[in-house]
Amino acid sequence: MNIGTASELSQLPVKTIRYYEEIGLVDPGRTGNGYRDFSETDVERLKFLQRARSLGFSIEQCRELLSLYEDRNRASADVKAITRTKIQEIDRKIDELNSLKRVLTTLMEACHGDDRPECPIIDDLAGAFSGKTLKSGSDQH
Amino acid sequence: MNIGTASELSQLPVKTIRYYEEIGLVDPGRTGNGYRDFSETDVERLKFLQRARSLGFSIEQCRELLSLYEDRNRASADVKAITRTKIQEIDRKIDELNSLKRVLTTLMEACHGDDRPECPIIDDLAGAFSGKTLKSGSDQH
DNA sequence: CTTGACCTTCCAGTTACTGGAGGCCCTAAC
DNA sequence: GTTAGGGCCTCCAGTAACTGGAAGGTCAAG
Repeated sequence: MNIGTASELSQLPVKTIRYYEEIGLVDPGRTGNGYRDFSETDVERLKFLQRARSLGFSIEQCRELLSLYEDRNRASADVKAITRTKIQEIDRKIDELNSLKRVLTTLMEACHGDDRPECPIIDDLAGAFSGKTLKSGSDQH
Repeated sequence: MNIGTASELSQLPVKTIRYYEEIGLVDPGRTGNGYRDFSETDVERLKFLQRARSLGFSIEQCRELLSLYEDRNRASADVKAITRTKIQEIDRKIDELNSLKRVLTTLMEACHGDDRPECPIIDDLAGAFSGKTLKSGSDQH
């Protein structure tokens, strides 16, 4: 089948599929006119990739998962290890974002948010400890 | 002062500072030998950028915040609006990551994680509904 | 005078695509 | 027969925000 059909079936953009071919994640055949020719198996791979990517696995992790997917004898422990790593990554990111949010929320609550120029958010970005700005900084110390 | 000193004071890598100059976020002078020459004001800008970036603001948001920072007459409401947008972005990302984590955790809990080849994680990636793999897919339907 | 640290520019690579130009192929309608 | 339209092809460039490295100039110490 043509790339357009594969795209619909796998829910991956045409461009992305071509990119995946370029980096060796799929290897469709070619027909006489040079068009890519996707088999059912190719489409399965693409669907697998679509799902794995949407679950936040990186391309390299997908490559690894794909080879495990195709290894009839692989241990489920291997897959579980990659997944565990991924969950830890996610946890780390969530923690980071939460602490970011805490800081920003605190700043926002302290900010009156009106027409006045005083702003605790800017003050914090500028160094927090003093109210100096770029323009008044040099004459204040 | 030289870029190395500015780097230490601002806690930004030398490469990053050069990059920030390239994209117009700082504009240090030059000394006779062609070396960049950072003023106190330049370093304040760099510190501001360091802090804002570490709080997750994008370069473009930093540019905006920086101009607000230097506008003595800007309303704190403007800064608050950018911050609010940022917090919303963060919330969205946290939600995404949490739902990702839920899926992966469920899959991991269902996975026995031993030497056997059966693996619910792979099965899910492959389409969940059937236990077929790329290699057995075609002979199973 | 040489060593080594520090500075310079420029080019390439990272991640995972996305957009566009220029051009071939195929089908269907006139 | 030919023309219009889509779909397909490749190649190049750009995204965000740096990071690494090569090749080479500058400066202070020993």
